[in-house]
Amino acid sequence: MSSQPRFAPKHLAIMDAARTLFLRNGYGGTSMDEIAALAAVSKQTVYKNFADKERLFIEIITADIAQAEAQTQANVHALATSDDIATDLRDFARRHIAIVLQPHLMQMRRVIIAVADRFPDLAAIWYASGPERSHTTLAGQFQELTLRGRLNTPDPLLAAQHFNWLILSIPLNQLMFSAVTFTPAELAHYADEGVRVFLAAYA
Amino acid sequence: MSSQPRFAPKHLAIMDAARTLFLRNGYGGTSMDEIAALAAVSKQTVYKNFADKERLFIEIITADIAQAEAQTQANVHALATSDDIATDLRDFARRHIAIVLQPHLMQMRRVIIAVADRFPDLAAIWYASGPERSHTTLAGQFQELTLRGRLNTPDPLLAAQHFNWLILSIPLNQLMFSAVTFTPAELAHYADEGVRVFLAAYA
DNA sequence: TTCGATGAGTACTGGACAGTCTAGTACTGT
DNA sequence: ACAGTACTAGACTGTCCAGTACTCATCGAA
Repeated sequence: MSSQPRFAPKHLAIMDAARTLFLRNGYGGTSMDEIAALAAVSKQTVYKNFADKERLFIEIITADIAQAEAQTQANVHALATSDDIATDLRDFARRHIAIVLQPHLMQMRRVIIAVADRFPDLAAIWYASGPERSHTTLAGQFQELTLRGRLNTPDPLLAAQHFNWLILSIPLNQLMFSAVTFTPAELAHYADEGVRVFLAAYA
Repeated sequence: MSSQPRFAPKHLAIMDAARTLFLRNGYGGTSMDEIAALAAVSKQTVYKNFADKERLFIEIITADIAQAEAQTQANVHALATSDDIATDLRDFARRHIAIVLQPHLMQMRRVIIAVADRFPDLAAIWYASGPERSHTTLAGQFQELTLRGRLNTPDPLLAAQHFNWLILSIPLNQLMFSAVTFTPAELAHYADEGVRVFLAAYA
C-alpha cells in the first residue's frame, strides 16, 4: 500500500523513464503505459510508487527544478569580489548562457509553459527558483560591487534583470520557437555584447 | 461540398468560437463539440467549413499572427526621421510594450509554444513575423538614424534585438509563468529604463 | 517445502474525443 | 411544385488513455 522509498531501484527507474518521456513529449503526449514500458516495470508498480499521473509529473519537475537551481546558483559566486569586472562578467555570462540553454532545461521550459494552466503552482515555482532567484542573487552581487565602486547600480534588482535578459533573450526566444542551434562562438558573442551594453549603462 | 466563402456568417462564427476556445484552453484542451456549441452551429457545419481540427487551428492562428504583425509594424514608422531620439524611443517603447503584452497575444504565445512540437511551421511563422520582423524593421530605422548621426549602431540588427528585449523581457518572462498584472506605471518604467540602458550603449 | 510478498503481464472499465453518418428541416431560385 | 443546398440534432465508430483488477511466476524466509 505505502509507496516505495525514494532510492528504491524501481522508483528511480520509473522516475527516469517518466522524466525522459515527459520532457520529450510533454504531459499530454506521455501515457502511463509508455512510462511503465520504458521503465521495464508493470503499470501496477508505477501506481504503487506514485498516486497518479499528476503526482508523478509534479514530483519529477520539482526535483528537476531544484537541480537546475543548484547549477545556476553555483555559477554566481566569486563575482562580488572581482577586480576586473569586464572580464569576470563576460566569463560569468558565458557560463550562464551555457547553463540556461541546455537542451534539457529548454525542454523543461517549454513543457512547463504548456501546462501552466493546469499546474499554475509548478509554473510559479519554476519562475521563482529560476529567473527570479537568479535576479535576486545577482542583485546582491551588484550591490556589493556598487558599494566597492566597481559598478553603479542604483536599482540593483533592475540592473540584474537587465543583465540577465541582455545575455539570454536573443538565443532563448529563438529557441522557444524553432530548433536552431547556436555555435559556441555565436553564444560567446551574445554574451560579450550583452556585457558591453550592460557596462555602458552601469559601469 | 466546397467550403464556404471566408466572409460567410457561419464561417466567421466558427472562427470566432474556435479562436476564443483555442486561446483560452489550448489546442488539446478544446474539442470540436465545444467549438460547435459556442458557435451555435452543428458539428457538421464546422466540418463543412474546415477540413479538420488541425486545419481550423492553423487557419486561425496564422490569421491572428498576421493581424498582430500589422499592429507592431504600424508602430515603427516615423522613428527614422526623429530629431529627439530619447523621447521618441521612449514613446515607441511604451507603445511596443502595450501591443506585445496584450493578454490575447500572450495567450497566443503560450499556445504556440505548447504546440511547437506538433506544429513546427506555425511556431516558425510566429517567430518570423513577430520578433524577427520587428527586429529587422527596427534595425532599418536604427541604421538610418546612425547614418544621420543620431545613433551609433555598428550592428543595427543586434542593436534592435538588444532594444527589443531590454524593453520587453522583464514583464514578458514573468507573464509566461504567472498571472501577475502590471500597472501602466510599472510598464512605463520598464520602457524608460530599457531606453536609458540602450542609449547609454548606442547613443 | 511451503508460505507470503512482490511484481510482470494483461485484460478490463469508464470516459473523452475526432470524425462520420443519417434523418429530417429550412431556404434558395426555377 | 421541384431540385439543390445549407443546416440541425444526435447517434455512432474507432481510438486513446487513466486507473483498476486479476492471474501467474519468482523468490526469500521459516
